[in-house]
Amino acid sequence: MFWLVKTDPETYSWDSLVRDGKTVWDGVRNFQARNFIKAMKQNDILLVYHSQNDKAIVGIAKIVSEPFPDPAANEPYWLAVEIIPVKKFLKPVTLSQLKKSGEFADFPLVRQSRLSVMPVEPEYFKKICIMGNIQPEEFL
DNA sequence: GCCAACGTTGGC
DNA sequence: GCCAACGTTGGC
Repeated sequence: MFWLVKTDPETYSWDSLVRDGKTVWDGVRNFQARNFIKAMKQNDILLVYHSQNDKAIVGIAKIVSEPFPDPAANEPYWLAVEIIPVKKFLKPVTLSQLKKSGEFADFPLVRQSRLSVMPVEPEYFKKICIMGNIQPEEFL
């Protein structure tokens, strides 16, 4: 499956992920987003989106663990996964590009701007890769 | 900096 | 259980 996760690059960016090599994607405190994490599986593919100043999809990452209780949470029901960087978009795919193309009208990133974890339809994943000059085949 | 969209909290 | 008040996120 394909997913998209958001991060404010001022807090934790794609470059931070590359520097760390691997990270625990934690801190999600929204039930809808939590439920998506719950459905994640090892080896699922992630698009990493920079909110705020960038507003662009900047890279592809991979989930390397099953979901587990978020170690940073006070409550037991919040979940996290471990992820590793896979490929950087040489040309980030911006939110405005997605909106302008008109083909992403029901993509949660466009429709529900505050959701921080969301599933990505394979067709959308392909289109986004192509817009970012990346061959999608190796991830399908 | 503003505001829309949500989520949460607390009074009733 | 409803809703007003408030806080947060994120796009513009």
